[in-house]
Amino acid sequence: MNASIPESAGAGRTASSPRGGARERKITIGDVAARAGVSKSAVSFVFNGRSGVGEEARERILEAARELEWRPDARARALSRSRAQALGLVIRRDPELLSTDPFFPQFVAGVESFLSTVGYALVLQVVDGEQAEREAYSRFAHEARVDGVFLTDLRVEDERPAELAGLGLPCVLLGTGAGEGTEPIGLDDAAGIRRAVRHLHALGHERIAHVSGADRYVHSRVRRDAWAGELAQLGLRPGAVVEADFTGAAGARATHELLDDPEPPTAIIFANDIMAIAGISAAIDRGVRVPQDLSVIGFDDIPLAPYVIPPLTTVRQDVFQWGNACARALVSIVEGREPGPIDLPPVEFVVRGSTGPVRGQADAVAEASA
Amino acid sequence: MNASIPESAGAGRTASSPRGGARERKITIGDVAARAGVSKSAVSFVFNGRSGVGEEARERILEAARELEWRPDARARALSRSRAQALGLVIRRDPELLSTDPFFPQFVAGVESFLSTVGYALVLQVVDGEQAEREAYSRFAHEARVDGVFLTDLRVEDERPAELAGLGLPCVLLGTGAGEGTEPIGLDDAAGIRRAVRHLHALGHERIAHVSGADRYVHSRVRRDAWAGELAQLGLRPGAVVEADFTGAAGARATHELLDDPEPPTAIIFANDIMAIAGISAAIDRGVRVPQDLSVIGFDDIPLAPYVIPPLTTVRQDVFQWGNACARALVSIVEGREPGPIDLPPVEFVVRGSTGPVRGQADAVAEASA
DNA sequence: GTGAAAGCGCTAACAG
DNA sequence: CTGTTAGCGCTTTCAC
Repeated sequence: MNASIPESAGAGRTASSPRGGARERKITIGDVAARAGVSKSAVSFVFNGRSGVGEEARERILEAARELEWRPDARARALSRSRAQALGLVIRRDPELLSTDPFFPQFVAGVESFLSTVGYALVLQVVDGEQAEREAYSRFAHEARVDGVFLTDLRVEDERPAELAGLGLPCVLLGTGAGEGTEPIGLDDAAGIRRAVRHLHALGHERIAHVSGADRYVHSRVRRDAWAGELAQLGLRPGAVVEADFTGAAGARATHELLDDPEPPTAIIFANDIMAIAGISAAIDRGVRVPQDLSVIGFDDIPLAPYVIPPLTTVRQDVFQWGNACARALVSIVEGREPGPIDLPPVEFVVRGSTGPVRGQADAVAEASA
Repeated sequence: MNASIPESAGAGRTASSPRGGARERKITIGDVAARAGVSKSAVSFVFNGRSGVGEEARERILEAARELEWRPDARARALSRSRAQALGLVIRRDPELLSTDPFFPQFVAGVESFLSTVGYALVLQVVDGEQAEREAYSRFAHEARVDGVFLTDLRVEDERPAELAGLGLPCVLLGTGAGEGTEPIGLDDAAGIRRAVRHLHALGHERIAHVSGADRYVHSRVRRDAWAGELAQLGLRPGAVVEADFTGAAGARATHELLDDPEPPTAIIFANDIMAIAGISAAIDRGVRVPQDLSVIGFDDIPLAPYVIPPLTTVRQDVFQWGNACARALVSIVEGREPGPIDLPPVEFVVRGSTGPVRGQADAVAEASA
C-alpha cells in the first residue's frame, strides 16, 4: 500500500469514502434551515449576501451553519447558478522551461491572492502542444468547468482570442500592449528594456546586442523593438540580434554566436535571466570576462540572480501583482461588471555586478588612477 | 478598457455572457438524445462507457454529440454523481521560494499528464500560512470542490493527514518513506544523498558538511540522516551541519558559517540547488575556489545547474513522473479502487564541475605530474 | 435493450 | 419579509 484512504477520525464523522462503511448523510441547506427554524431560501439568501432576512433570523442561520459546519456545496451552487465559480489557466510550456520559468508560479500565486478572497477556485491545465491547448479550452468551455480563462504568452496574430470568443468563454489577455482590438493586461516590459539600454549607454557601450525570445511571442517582439528603438533613439548603430527560446542552452548558443562576430558586442541584453546566466557562463568559458570584457543584462530578476557570479543586472517585474490584477479583472468580467481601472507597479531596473564600463574606458580609468 | 469580453464570433454562436444579448439555449443531453432518436439515459450510458446500448444506437449518439459539439456538463455530472471529478493541490510556500522551486511546476505538469487522460481537473490553491492552509482544505472538503488532495512537504509529526481524515477527504501523501502509518509516495532522496557522499569520499574528502532544509520537514530529515548515516558508514567523522531554509540567502549564510570554522569542510552537500549555487557564490566571494578548495553538491538538478560556474554536481529527481504516479494513485483511491503498484524512476547523480579531488590530493597530483 | 421518473443540493422566481 | 416551488443537466434505478 502506497497511499492513504482516510478512516474515521477525531471529529467523530465518518469519511465519505465511495464504498465507505457507516452511512452518514451529508448535511445540506435543509438541515441548516430546519435547525434555524427557517426556510431553505432564507439560508440561501444569507449565504449570498442578499437582503430580505431579518437580523434575528440571520443570526440563527449563521449560528446553525457554524454548528453544523455547513458550507454551500460548490457543485450544486454551480449547477443552479450556471456558474462554476472557477477560473481556468492553461499553461503551455516546454517541460524544460516549466521548471525554471519564474512567471508561472508567481502569477498563480498572485491570481490566488485575489481569488481566495472571493471564493473562486483556480483550475489548472498544463499542456504541451497547440492541439492540446485548443482541446483544453474547448473542454473548459463545453464542460462548463470554468467561467473564464487567462490567456498567456500572447502570440503574434494570435487566433486564440477569437476561438475563445467562439466558445463563449470570457478571458483576459495578458501581455504587453499589443493593441490589436482588446487591450491585454500587462507590465511595461519595454520601459525596462529601455532602461537597460540607457544604463549600458551611460557606461560607454556602443555595440549592444540582444538575445530575444521566440519571435512568435508578442512579448519577445515588444522587448526586441524596445531595444532597437532605444538604440536608435540614442544615435547608436543597430545592434546584432539572435533569436533564442528562453532556455539556458539557447542562451549559451546565442552568446557564442554573438561573440564569434569579428566585431563582437561589448554588452548583451537577454530576454530573460536564464539565458543571461547561461550566456555569462558561455562567455567565461571562452575567456571573455564579465563584466570587464562583456556586460550582461537579464530580465525577470529570478531569486537566484543575486547569487550567480557576477551577480546579474536585470529587469524586475512584479508578476504577483500582475496575477492579482488579472484575477480581479477576470472576475469582474465573468460577473458582468465593468472591470475597474488596473494599475500595476512599474518594472524596476536592478543594477548588480554583471554590467560595467566598456573595455576601453575601464582601461582608461585604470591608467588614470595608476 | 483593459480586458476582453468575447463577442459572438466565427462559429456563429453567441457568447453566453452573463448579461449577453441573443438568447441561445445551451445544448443538453436531451438535445443529443432527440437528435439521435433515443432517450437521455441511452446517451448517458454511452458517455459513461456502460453496456446496454446497441452498437447502432451508439453510433448515432456519438455522431449526434459530435455534430452538436456536446460534452457532458461537468457541474451537472458532479452534482448527480456526488463527485467533483477534480483533485486539489494546496501549495504553501514563501513567496520567494515559490518562483525558484523547481518542484511545484514539474509536479503539477506530471499530475496533469495523468489527469487529462481521465477527465479530471486540477484545482490549485496557493496559501501562505498554516491557518490559510487549514482553511483551504476545509473549504475543499465542505464545498465538495475536489474528491481528494495531494499533501506535500510532509512535516515531522504532521497533523494534516489526521485532519484530512476528519474531513473525509482522501489524499496521497508525498514524501520520502517516513513510514508512520500510511506510506507516502516519493522518490528515494536518501539514495541520492548517499551517492553524493560516496562520490566525495572517492575524491578524498573527509570533512563533508551539510546544509539542510528546515528541520520540520520530513524530507529535510531524510536527507540529513542519509548524509550522516553514509558518513558513519564510511568511517568518517561526523560532519558539520547547518540548518537553512532552501533560499539562496540562507545558503550563502550557511556557507559562510561553515567556512568560518577553524577547520572548515572541504566539501558541502546542500539540500537543494538554489542554496548550493548561492553557496558557491559565497565561497568565491571570500576567496575560496570551487572546486579546488571546496567541492559543492546540490539537489534537484534545476535547468540552470549546468550553466552556473562551475557547473553544479547534483542529484536529479524526476518530479514529473512523481506527479504522474501520485495522480494515478489518488484517482484510484477516490474511485474506490485499490491503487496499483507504484514504481518511480530512481534518482540520478549528476557529476559536473563543482566537485573535485580534495585540496591536498590535487596538489599531490599536480606535483606528481610536474 | 430502452424510456420514464426520481433525485443530487442549491438558487431564484413567485406567491403568501 | 418568509415559505413554496420549479428548475439547473446529468445519472441511475426501475418498470416496460
